[in-house]
Amino acid sequence: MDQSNVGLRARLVATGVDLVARQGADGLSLREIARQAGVSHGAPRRHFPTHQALLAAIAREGYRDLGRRVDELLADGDQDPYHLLLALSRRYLEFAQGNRGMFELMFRHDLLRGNQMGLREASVPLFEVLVDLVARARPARPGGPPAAVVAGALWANLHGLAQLRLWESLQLVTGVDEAEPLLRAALDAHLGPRDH
Amino acid sequence: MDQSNVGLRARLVATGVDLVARQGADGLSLREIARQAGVSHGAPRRHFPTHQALLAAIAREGYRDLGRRVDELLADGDQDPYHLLLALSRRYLEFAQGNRGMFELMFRHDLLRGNQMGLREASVPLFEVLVDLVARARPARPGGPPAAVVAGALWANLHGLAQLRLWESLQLVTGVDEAEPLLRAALDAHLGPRDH
DNA sequence: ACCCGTAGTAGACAGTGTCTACGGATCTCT
DNA sequence: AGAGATCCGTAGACACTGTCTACTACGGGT
Repeated sequence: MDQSNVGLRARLVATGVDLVARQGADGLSLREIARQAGVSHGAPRRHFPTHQALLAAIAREGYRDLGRRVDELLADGDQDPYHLLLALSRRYLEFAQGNRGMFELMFRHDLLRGNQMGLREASVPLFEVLVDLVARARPARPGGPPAAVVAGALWANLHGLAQLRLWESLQLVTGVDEAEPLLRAALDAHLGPRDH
Repeated sequence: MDQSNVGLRARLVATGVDLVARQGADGLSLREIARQAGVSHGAPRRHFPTHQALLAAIAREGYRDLGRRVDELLADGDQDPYHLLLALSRRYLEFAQGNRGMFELMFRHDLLRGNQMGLREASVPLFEVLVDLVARARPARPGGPPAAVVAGALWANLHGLAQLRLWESLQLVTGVDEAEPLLRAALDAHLGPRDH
C-alpha cells in the first residue's frame, strides 16, 4: 500500500498500526515508527508534540477498528438484543485475542492515566451501543438499577474477561481454557438467565 | 526505616515498593532504584537478571500486600459469605484506588505477557479465597456452572471495575462517580439477588 | 598461602525521547 | 516579480535508559 502523499501525520499513524500488529506493543518507539515511515526521527514532532501523543493516535485507530467490527454486527439483520449482546461480547474477546498488540496499546496505563491524551472518549460510542442493547435486552424492572449502570458493570466484566484471558490467568485459575462459559455466566448474571 | 544489612536483593525490592508509591509506576527505572538504594547501577544485576525481573519482584510484593489485606478481612469475625465477598470486593477497589502505582505495575501488560516472570501465579491464593466464598455464598443449584467459573467471572468483573474506575471511564460513561452501585449490581448478578 | 566464587564498581555501548538550529520549499502580500 | 514569513522535514546534541564486560575487594575452604 502506497501512502506517500496522504500527509505525514496519517502515514505515521498507519505505520504505527502496521507495526503494532507485526511487532507487538513494545516495538513502537518513536524512532522506529519514523524509520518505518521513511522519515527522520525528528519529523513526527511536527505533528505530535510527544511520543505518547502519537501512541494515543494509534490507539484511537484501534478503537475505531473495534467500533467498525461492532457496527458491522449491528447491521447484520439479527435484532434480538440478547443475541446481539452475545455476539458483541464475542467480538470484543476475539478482537483482544486477535489484535493483542493493539489491545495492549489501547489499554496501556500510562496512556489512559489522567486522560492526558483524551483517549477515554474513544470508547464512548461503543459504550452507547452497549447501553442501548442492555436496555432492550433486560426485562423492564422498575426497581432495578438504570441501564447505564448495568451496562457499565457488564462492560467491566467483559473487559476484565478479555484482560485476564489475554494473560491466561483465567485458564490457570479456573482450569477452563475457553472464555465462552465465563461469558455466558456473565451475560446471564447481568441480564437475568434465559432459555437458549 | 534502616535496612542496610538485610541483603541488597530485599533492599532493592523494598526501595522499589517505596518508589512506586511515591513516584508512580513510571519512576521505576533500574538506575533510579539503584540510586535510591545507594548502590551503583550495575549492582541489581547480581540479583535480578533483567530490569523486568526486578519489577516483577516488586509487583509480587504488591500481590502479597493485597493478600494480607484480604486475609485480615477474613479473620475479622464476620462469617456471612455474601458480606465477606462484598467487603473483599471493596478492598480490591480500595487497593487499586489507594495504591495506584503499584496496581498499575501489578497489571502491566509487558510483565504479565507470556508469564515470562511467573507473575500470574501470584494471584492464585487470592483467587482461591474467592472460589471458596463464592461456593459458600451461592445457593446450591445443581444445574448451574461450577463455583470456579462463577468466581472467575466475578473476578473478571471486579478487576474490570477497578481498571475502568482507575482511568475514570466509568464516571465518564455512566455519569456515576461511585463504584458501589456497579459493584452491587455485579455481586447481585453473579450470586443472585438477596435482601439487604 | 593459595584459589575461587561472590558482590559491587565503573565504564562502554546502542538505543531512546526531547530540544534546538538549520535548510529548503511553498504561499502571500505589495 | 520579488521579498518575507510560515510550514515541514533534517541533523545533531543532550541526558537518560538497560545491558554487557572488565576489574576490584573480600571471605572462607582446602
